[in-house]
Amino acid sequence: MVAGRKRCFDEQQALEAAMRVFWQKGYAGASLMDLTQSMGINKPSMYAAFGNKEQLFIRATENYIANYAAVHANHLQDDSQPLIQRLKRFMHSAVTSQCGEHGPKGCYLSMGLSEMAGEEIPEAACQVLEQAKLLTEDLFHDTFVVAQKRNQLATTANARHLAQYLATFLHGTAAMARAGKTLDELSQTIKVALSVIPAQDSLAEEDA
Amino acid sequence: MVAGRKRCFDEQQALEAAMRVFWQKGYAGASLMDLTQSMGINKPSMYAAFGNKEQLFIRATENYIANYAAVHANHLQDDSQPLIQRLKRFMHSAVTSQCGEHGPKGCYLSMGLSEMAGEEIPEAACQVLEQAKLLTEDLFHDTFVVAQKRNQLATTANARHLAQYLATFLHGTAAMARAGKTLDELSQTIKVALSVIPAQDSLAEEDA
DNA sequence: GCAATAGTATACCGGTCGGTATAAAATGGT
DNA sequence: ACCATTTTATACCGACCGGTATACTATTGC
Repeated sequence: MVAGRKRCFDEQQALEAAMRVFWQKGYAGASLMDLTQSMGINKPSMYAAFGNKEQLFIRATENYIANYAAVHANHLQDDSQPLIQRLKRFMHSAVTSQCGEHGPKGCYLSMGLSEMAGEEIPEAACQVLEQAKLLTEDLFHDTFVVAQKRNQLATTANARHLAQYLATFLHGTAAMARAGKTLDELSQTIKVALSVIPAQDSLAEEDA
Repeated sequence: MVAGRKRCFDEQQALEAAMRVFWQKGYAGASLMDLTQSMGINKPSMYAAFGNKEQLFIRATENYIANYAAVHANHLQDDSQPLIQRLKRFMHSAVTSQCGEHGPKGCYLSMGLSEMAGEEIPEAACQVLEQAKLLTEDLFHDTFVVAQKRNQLATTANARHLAQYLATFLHGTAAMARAGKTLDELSQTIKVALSVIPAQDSLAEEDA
């Protein structure tokens, strides 16, 4: 082992703290003082561990996607459940998170994409956001395409349009949650939103 | 008329310019340099005319509500049209605006409310945003309540839930428009979103 | 013990922030 | 003509921004 003083903080723990600050205040709104204070370290330690604010943001964003956004997808891919049930659970899981169950209110990525449009985020940080932009919509799309193959969704339905619609609605719940709407209120809107899905029992297996 | 040098700029015109800067960059993201440059005046002129950044923001927000947000409501209140047609026109009008037809992409109020949650906006400015928060939802609600009385909407429908749902969806289209989705794409999602409305012809007039 | 290395804490850098003091320029009243 | 008044333009204020140089502390290899 090489010589040197031992680190007094846990990098992953500090990253989580930074992520929460970005989540609540956005990239530009999160100052180095906000960040380092929440992370429990000083500026030089942050710069040594993460490089600079932009790279810290990139790491925080990747951490959000991997440890906060991605978990909702499991509900969609649980093949033992009918389509409508999977959608319900996914939406409820996502909106519960948006309402501040495990972090600040709203959606980290929705915030970041909005800030990106205002050109308040440097180039490299935009790339990771740009990359995440279509994740949810594509996830919906794949789910619907597969569901149609398995006769769980009417073949007359347009998988792309339904996916765009649900992804759009999910940005809406994020905005509403951030603005203070409760989980109960948003659950009602989810119920309405999902009533457009022409789901059907899978009467025939895929040996047609 | 009192003595003094004449003003070299039009106050309303300057306010419009400031509004567009706030619209694109948000309250905190809009610097005095951004604002005064777009307004075509120097800082002292801005301070003399509007007070300070916060009061300029309040005026800009009121201007947005009066001259940009409110116009869409006309479509909802055109009683010569069936409910579903009014909703279609309202949504299309709002989303067209969100896509940047007459200003920056996205919704000024949606941005402001998000920034408010991050506590990046001073108190007095929050009030005007807080006040605007429920405008759209209440407008939907009133429309649905009246429509039910006139047999244009199924009495089994829940006016409050439908209103919350559409208001939420509209925040979603704002986020999507800001992130770059085109009007064509969002028009498809509107079509899906409005398919949940149990509209019906008014078979009987209200002399039941 | 001592040099080498790595992490921490403080103080500082130039730049930009919101806001303002000051003075020049332009108008009206008399 | 001259003063009072209002707007304009410039330069400046303290505070905070992201980022860093420097000095100090702790740890390892020898």
